[in-house]
Amino acid sequence: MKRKVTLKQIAKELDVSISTVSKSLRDSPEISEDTRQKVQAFAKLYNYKPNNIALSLKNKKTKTICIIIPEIIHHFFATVISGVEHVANENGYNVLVCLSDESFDKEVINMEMLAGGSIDGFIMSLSKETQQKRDFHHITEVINQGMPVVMFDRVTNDILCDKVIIDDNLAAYNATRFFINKGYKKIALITTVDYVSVGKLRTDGYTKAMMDHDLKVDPNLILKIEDTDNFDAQIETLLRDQKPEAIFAVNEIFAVTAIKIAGKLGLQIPTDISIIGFTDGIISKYSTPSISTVSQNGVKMGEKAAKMLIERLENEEMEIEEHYKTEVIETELVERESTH
Amino acid sequence: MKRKVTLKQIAKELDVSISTVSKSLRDSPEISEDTRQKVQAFAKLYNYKPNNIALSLKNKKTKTICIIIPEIIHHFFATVISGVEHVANENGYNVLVCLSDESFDKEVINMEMLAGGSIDGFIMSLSKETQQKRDFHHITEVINQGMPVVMFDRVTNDILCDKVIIDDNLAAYNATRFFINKGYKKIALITTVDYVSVGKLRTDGYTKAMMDHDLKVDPNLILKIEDTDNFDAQIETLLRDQKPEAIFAVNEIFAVTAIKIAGKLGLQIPTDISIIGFTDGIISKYSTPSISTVSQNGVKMGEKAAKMLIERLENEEMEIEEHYKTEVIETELVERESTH
DNA sequence: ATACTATCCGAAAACGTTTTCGTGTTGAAA
DNA sequence: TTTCAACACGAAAACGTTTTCGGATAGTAT
Repeated sequence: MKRKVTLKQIAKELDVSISTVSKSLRDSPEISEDTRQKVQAFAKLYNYKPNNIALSLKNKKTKTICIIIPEIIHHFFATVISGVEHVANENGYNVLVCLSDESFDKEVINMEMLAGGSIDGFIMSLSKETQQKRDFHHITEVINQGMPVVMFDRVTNDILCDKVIIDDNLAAYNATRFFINKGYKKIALITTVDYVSVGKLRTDGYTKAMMDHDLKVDPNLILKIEDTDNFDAQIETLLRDQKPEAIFAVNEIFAVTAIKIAGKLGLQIPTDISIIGFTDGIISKYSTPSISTVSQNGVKMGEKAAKMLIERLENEEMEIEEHYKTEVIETELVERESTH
Repeated sequence: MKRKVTLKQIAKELDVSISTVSKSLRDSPEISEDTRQKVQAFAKLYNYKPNNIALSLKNKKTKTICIIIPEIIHHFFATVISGVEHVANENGYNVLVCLSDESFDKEVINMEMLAGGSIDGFIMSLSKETQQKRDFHHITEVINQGMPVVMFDRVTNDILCDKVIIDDNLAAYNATRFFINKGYKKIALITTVDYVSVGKLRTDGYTKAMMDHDLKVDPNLILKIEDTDNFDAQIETLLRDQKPEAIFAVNEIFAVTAIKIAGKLGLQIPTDISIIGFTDGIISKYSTPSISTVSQNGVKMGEKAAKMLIERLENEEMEIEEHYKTEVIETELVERESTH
């Protein structure tokens, strides 16, 4: 087992200075053909690789970006990581993944830890708890230190920085209007509590679509789910008591659960009831029946976020501090078997 | 925007030496109560945080581990990351995620890049291409440099290192026997090509179970899928021509696709045909009907792998080089609606 | 012989820490 | 008054690089 070899060791072996070794390896014209060959051969033999940490320290750049997400097991977030990773790799960056587990504290700890020079910038989506507390001091602090941050999906207006989002409001509006155009009047909404930013926006879009088409917004048709672990009973009650003609669910899990329960109640899909979900995940695609859904291209979001971050990193000081952009990724209603 | 403050700057402001500042912040008894307070107050005011890179260089430890996986959008791998992340965080480590995209080259590039001091150790699952080529030089090289590697799930006997696996063979054996005990004779297998190690092992388990119970292994009932993007037609042919009573699929996607096609052919599940999948993912759970499956606890695998790696890192040289362990994570047959 | 230029190489600083060792000051003991 | 210990702090090395600058040698032109 040969330990890692350094410039110093090579220099000593070959009886030249460290500078000479370094220059030889970088093909500097200062060095004679002779020594250059000698050094390079030796380096190759001992499999020399420059120490990235030393380089980072010298260059004040780590070539590493960090993505902080609430949960990795959500397919959407996994696709975002995938997009980030590809763009990052293409540009010579590595990706550090941190999970907040929807916890404010973990988010803070992660950021403070990494802000200590370990990485060049952040890409993040807020945890539920952070959105609820509306405490963003850890993020402003990082930004004030001159470290760029790009937020995606779950963002906040309280922070000035680059952002990548979809137009949640419009997407929900369009999905709702799709039902309205089919002639449905009793359109139910299964959504999250309001402090989850995207849930709120989607709820607003639904409400606006109903009002714009002179349909009354019936609170009995709107189910706001708090506990994401145990909500089957609530959905069942909604379906049985209200008998909606259509359901718009703000995520995949709600949608697929609604389908299961509809089946249990003996309802035919989409004959008796139509369903549209949100987030084009793997469940919607493979569900039986497959679920029509507002597709939210996670890969594209990740790619865009990474591009924005890297651009800011490479152009550094030259940019004026402000000039923050918010990119909106297009959504699309993917029609499958749960609607007609 | 205040840039990051360093020991040197604090020292200059307070007109003391760098050493004094460093010692004050670490509560060294060498420093008088007076200056200690002064320095600490100043440091707090300017929000001083030690530079992790400098520390890494000094300590020759980065407190970062890297996990290399073929694809992040596979739910199983996402759960593994989740497990790794938790254990790593508990022990003060960060997690770098690299995707090989099932490509040998990307795997090599990632490893060589990171081996240059950026991280302390690897956790990895081999890409398909690497398994096919059986070229592991990049891994041996890293190990020879003294950097610990823990392999999980897709492993190889050609490399000596710590490993975390499930008993794929036994799990497949048990699943097949489950069918046999129900009295089925025509049990089909939907699997991958043989160079994917886990696919091979599961195929072997199926074969052994059949033979042990005096059932003939009919090649017509075994479908080996190469192209994972386009296999619906093959499954349909299998179902229609062979009319199996039960199907064992080596992953979720194969299982759920079989279910869809069975439905299309008018077969009732599990009355006309029973199905068992592999990998306890989100699809199996939410599919209609939900799919019985061999559960492969990704979180547990990730946690175990991280623990093994960190243990090796902390105990370092003191350990003898060999003494590599292979941990087997238990699997379990989760019965759902696709069997009875 | 002198001056100048190329050519080749080494010393040292810098990045931000921690830590060892040395040193100056003070007070008390001899 | 001398000696010694305790105390408080600073200098410098070390981690592994890159890069600037200066210096030595040799060769060429005057």
